Amino acid sequence: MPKIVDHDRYRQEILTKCFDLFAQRGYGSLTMRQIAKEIGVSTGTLYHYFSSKEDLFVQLIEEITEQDILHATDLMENQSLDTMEEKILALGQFIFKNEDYFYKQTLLYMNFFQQLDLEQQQLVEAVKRSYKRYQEETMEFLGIYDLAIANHISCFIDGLIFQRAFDPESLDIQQQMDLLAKMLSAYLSSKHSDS
Amino acid sequence: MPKIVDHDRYRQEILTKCFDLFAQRGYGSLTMRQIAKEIGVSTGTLYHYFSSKEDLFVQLIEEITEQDILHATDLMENQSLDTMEEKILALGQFIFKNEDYFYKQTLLYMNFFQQLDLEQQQLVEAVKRSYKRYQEETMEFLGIYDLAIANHISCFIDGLIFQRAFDPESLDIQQQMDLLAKMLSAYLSSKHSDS
Amino acid sequence: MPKIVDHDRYRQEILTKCFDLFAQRGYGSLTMRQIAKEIGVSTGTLYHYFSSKEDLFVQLIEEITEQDILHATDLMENQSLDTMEEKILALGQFIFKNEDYFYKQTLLYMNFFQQLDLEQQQLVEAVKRSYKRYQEETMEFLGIYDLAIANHISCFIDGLIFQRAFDPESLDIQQQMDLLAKMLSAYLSSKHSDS
Amino acid sequence: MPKIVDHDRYRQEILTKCFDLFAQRGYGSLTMRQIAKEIGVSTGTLYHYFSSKEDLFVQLIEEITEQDILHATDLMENQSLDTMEEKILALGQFIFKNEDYFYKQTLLYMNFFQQLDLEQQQLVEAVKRSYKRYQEETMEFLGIYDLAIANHISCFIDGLIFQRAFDPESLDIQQQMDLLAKMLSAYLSSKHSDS
DNA sequence: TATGAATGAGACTTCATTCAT
DNA sequence: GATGAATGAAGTCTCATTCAT
Repeated sequence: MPKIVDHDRYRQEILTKCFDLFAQRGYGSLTMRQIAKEIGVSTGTLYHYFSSKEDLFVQLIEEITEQDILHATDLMENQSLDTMEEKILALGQFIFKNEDYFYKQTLLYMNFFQQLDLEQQQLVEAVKRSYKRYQEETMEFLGIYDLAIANHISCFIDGLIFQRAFDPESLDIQQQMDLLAKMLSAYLSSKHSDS
Repeated sequence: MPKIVDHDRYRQEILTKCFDLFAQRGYGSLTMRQIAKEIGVSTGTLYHYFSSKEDLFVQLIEEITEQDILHATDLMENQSLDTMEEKILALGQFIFKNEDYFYKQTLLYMNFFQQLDLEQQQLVEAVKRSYKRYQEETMEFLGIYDLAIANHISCFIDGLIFQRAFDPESLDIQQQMDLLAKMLSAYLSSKHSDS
Repeated sequence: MPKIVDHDRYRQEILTKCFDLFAQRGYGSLTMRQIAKEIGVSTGTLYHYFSSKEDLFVQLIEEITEQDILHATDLMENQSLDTMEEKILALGQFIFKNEDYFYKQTLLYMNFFQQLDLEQQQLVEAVKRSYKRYQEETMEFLGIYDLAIANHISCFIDGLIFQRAFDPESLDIQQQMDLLAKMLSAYLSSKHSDS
Repeated sequence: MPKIVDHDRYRQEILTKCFDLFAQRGYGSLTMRQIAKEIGVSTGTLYHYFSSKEDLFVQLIEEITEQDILHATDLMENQSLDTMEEKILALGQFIFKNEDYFYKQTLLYMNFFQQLDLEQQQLVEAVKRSYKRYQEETMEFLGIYDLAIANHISCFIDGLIFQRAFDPESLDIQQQMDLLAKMLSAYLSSKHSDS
């Protein structure tokens, strides 16, 4: 009888452990030996589960992309919030809580787009779809259906996460979300009074 | 004085040519041979001007950081614009024109922050200062002196640039800047009428 | 007695299946995994029957060497042929029929002699004995007892098999054996008339 | 100014030094590190001159093939021999002198034909042409133009070389060539008296 | 017995870097 | 200054082999 191992489960475990490593060092600078050492397996084992370093990275991106869709649906739904301002603040809190994850994810995605040779057009599409889906979920949560405004908010949130690279302490996410809420409210009500 | 001028000029030329390469492949994945080949010199020459790959990269970051300060001052000043909305649109156009450069710069900075081993604390500070300076210039140009709002706008702009990675065509920079202008106006006037 | 029979039978079965593989890829280029896959067992099973790759190879050589002696006796005896020429033609047909086997055997032997590290002096002797035995059987079959002529014929036959590597179609074995028969006859009768 | 090196000359030197190594250990069992160590260079240098282990091997085969054509023409011509028997004995001496080279070459060629993956169809053709050329030269030297007989002699010579693997001492090349000469003479004169 | 997951030494190959020219 | 041949450490990946099941 063979050694009993839940192949797929272990594969995912390895991927989970790789997430931080790739985010911290970057695809090109992270070596398979480093990965093996950090997650406590042999390089042979790594290659038992993944056919190459690229494959490992691509599967990691796939995993993230898939999980993100769950994230978006799960984490925002079970809240009873009335006004849009409250909702935006809640969104801010969500981002704040997952700031580290979002930042690392951002790094991984940039790495992914940087590697031209990967030529994973299919996965590129999946990532984009995931991004779009995220945006939609956010908009639905906020009750905003104007595409330009949706894009605006997305951009802002991406920028928020991205700034962590430069100076994690210089920015108060909560305050910024509060500001966004007020700007949006002012804009929407001004727009309303136009008509 | 020795003929440092030529040496230094050539050094800068090499750095300029490296900019795209590092942005496209990433620090870890780009090799000295690739650089040499693309630039059209020998690896020996590369090492004549830079003591190591890391040094080359660090000098590139320094160069960018320094030039950025010039960019910010140069490109936005010589315009006579009255309203804040006009100014924001002008800013949008500036970003739009330099979109590719900003995107690559963003990639380089992310790469830089990813490489822990570099331990270039001094340069990290310089980069941060440059970023702050950029922000200040922008705010002065727009005539906005509220730090929270300044940060808000910065975030949004970073997000704008960053989104290019995911889908260059999905976003209309001009439209987004127009929206920002309106939101800001609405917010500021609403705030004003409060008092 | 324990059930050694089955174990041994299976061992031989594996060896038989390995024959082609080693001949086609060569000792150094053939991997245990490839063997396992082609044979349809696990690598574990391979190691259950053979202590190492070298052991497997050595046992294969042993097997071949042993079987060859049988071959030689079996296949040539049950024929009632009168003249030497007829016999040589029959020998030609025998070679022709087993051409593929002989060629692969040749490859394996060369591989075996190439691997100095094996240090299987005992087996080397066995192989040589087998070769000698082969030669003797052939000579007896042909009714030739002059050692130089025996060697001559052996050489020629080896060359015949060996040439398959270069160009399987360029050589007509039957024709060549016919020629050998005639040359031998002419030589022997001329020698006879000398005395 | 670059380090002055005759690239092609050095490449050939390396190939020459590799000849024995590949013959002794076989393609699959010989490692690049072993090669580097034995010929006294670094692995890096090896890869400076050859793009891969396969490339190195293939170039070695090419080299041998090319040189062989020279061998054949050079080494047999400058002799004034009258009878065919004398010529055959001279051929025997030539083989005897170069026995070691011929044997190693044989091993290399067998290795080459064993590696299916190499898929060097073009080179396979070159090797075959070289072999044919060899045969032709020999026949011209001997003054024999009957194809069957030519093939016969080639086979015999190949067998002669090949037997070295089994037992270098059991065979007297000179004696064998003497025998061949006599058999041929007897055959040819008997054939002549037929008509 | 039989399996195949796990191992880590070592294979092939590439890299940043040096240095003779 | 400029070159690119040379280096050997280190990268990716494979291998024979082991061992829990």
